[in-house]
Amino acid sequence: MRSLMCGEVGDAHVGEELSVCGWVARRREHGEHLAFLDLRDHTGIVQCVVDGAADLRSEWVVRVTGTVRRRPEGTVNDQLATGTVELGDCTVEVLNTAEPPPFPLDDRAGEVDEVVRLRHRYVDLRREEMQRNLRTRARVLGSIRRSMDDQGFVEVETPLLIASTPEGARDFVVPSRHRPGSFYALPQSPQLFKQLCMVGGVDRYYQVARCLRDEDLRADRQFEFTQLDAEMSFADQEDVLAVISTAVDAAVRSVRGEGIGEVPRTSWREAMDRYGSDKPDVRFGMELTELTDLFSATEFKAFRASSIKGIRHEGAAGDTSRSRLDELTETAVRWGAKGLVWMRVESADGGGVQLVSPVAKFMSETELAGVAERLDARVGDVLYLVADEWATTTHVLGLLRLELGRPPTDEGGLRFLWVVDFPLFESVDAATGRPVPAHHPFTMPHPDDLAALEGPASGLLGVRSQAYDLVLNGWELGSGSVRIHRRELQQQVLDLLGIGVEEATERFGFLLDAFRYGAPPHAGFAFGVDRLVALLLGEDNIREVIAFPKTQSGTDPLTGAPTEIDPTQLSELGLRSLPPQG
RNA sequence: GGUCCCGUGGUGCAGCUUGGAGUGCACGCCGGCCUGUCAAGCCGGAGGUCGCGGGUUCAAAUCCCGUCGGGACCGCCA
Repeated sequence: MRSLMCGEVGDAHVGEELSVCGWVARRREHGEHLAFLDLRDHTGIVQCVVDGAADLRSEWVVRVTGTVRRRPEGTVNDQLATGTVELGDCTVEVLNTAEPPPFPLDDRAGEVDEVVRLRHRYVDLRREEMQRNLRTRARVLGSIRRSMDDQGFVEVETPLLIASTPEGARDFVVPSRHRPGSFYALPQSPQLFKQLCMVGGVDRYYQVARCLRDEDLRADRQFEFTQLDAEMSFADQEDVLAVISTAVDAAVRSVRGEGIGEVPRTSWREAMDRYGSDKPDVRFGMELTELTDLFSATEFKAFRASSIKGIRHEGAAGDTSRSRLDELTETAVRWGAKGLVWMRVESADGGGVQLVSPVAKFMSETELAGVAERLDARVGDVLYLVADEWATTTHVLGLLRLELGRPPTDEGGLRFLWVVDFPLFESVDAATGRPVPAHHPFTMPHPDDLAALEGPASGLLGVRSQAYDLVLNGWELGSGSVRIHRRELQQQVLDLLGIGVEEATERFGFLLDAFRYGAPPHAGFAFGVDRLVALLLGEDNIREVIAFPKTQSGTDPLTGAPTEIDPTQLSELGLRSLPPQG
């Protein structure tokens, strides 16, 4: 039907008669004698010259046959890849007519209401940007698969209909027709199955896995997303980090032409201390500065806190109005802080700097001088200080740092970071006194901290795990851990978590059973492909790299999902709808 | 569960603060003219439940309340 793609027509084809197919991107008619037709397919646009009148409209599907010729002097279009040539003496065959598109398909489409784009996604996908995104995604997936294959991993598919395990995210659930009242869950990840693969001697497993979590959506979160999921036997943390680095390097290389180099590492504790986040965006500074010791004997009651830190917003005083500062203070309180101390840095009478703040009068000269020195305060800066418990101080200042300083998604390059030595337990449940796992209950504790597991509960929060995250520009790309493979240690951790034998048996007894039959030491990882592709493309929203995504409220404007289902379908499943709760 | 922002012909916006006739701009669409354009140009035209409901008012796109849809974020996401 066609001899060449639109974007491929070039000087090499001058003189050849050929046919191209595509959509009418634009037409410029000059009366009954001449018309220019821009024909588009996914490779690009080529100009076709039609002598005589032709009734052609936007987005009609046509086949054009003509002779490639150089454009007359002065009419070359250097904005167009095919701009030195055109297809002349064209005959046009209309393969299909089309209604006018519901929104412009050129680069103005970026400003169109996203719901309109999603409702007509089949048209939206025709756009150059969406074609680029889809094809880049495919290239990334291909290079990841090749890399994993090359590293001796075998792709194994695991079930989509699995048993629900109550911990972790909320499950999507599928009712069973054969056993009314019983449900399958859709996997949040293939976690347990890949560990079973290790017991099964697969040695090195991977899967490009769809994962489903029924949690609230965000710019970087959809209900369903794609992960590279991997697990390897007889391997430790270093082995996993090397394998994943290699796969990510291959993916980045396939898009950017250059790899990721050596990925720097930081401990979880250091990440929290310096950036107030376990997924720090290290494209910019504004690090959290430790100030606690400066206020050890302070008269300022609000600063008698266990953790005081500050950040410096360089040169921001001129752009930061009082109302903006009040707004930031309110925001900080909403984030959990008791308050936010701000200080403008002005020049002092006798030279040097002076910190101007409503609370400056409660602080001693020494304290103010200490703050200015620690934060390297310069005239024109604004300083922000939070005093609270360590977790709150770091959390609030970490969010404030992002709010004030974070560069746009497509700036600052790709800054990968391994965050290692996560704590084994995230907190202690106030009601039960039990520790809450930070990762999942199969995570191997750090070998140096095993003794603390036996010690008093107060020491548990200090226990590190062999869990690690890969972070890119402040997005958590993925995480993994060395797994516990011995029953005794697993039992010990489950005991600490307050998961009794009975409950453990009920929830994941099959895994514990499997571990009786010769589980090798193993470790694994998973990272989000949607997020990686989005960041590689400079998109700040993963919907842009998903062909048919859902809105923030979980609906699909194209298909109308989710929809009600037929009552007979319900009864077949043994289900009945409750009236909406009011 | 919460905070904030948005909703006006097919698309993008202005109008809203300070209520006075569906007013305006750009694109698109339809028709006409036009033989080298390229987001073609020129002329003419059509196209509206100002998201929806209620309230205030002589009068509501505009003010108030509610609601729906969308977005960003906090919580949540082992």
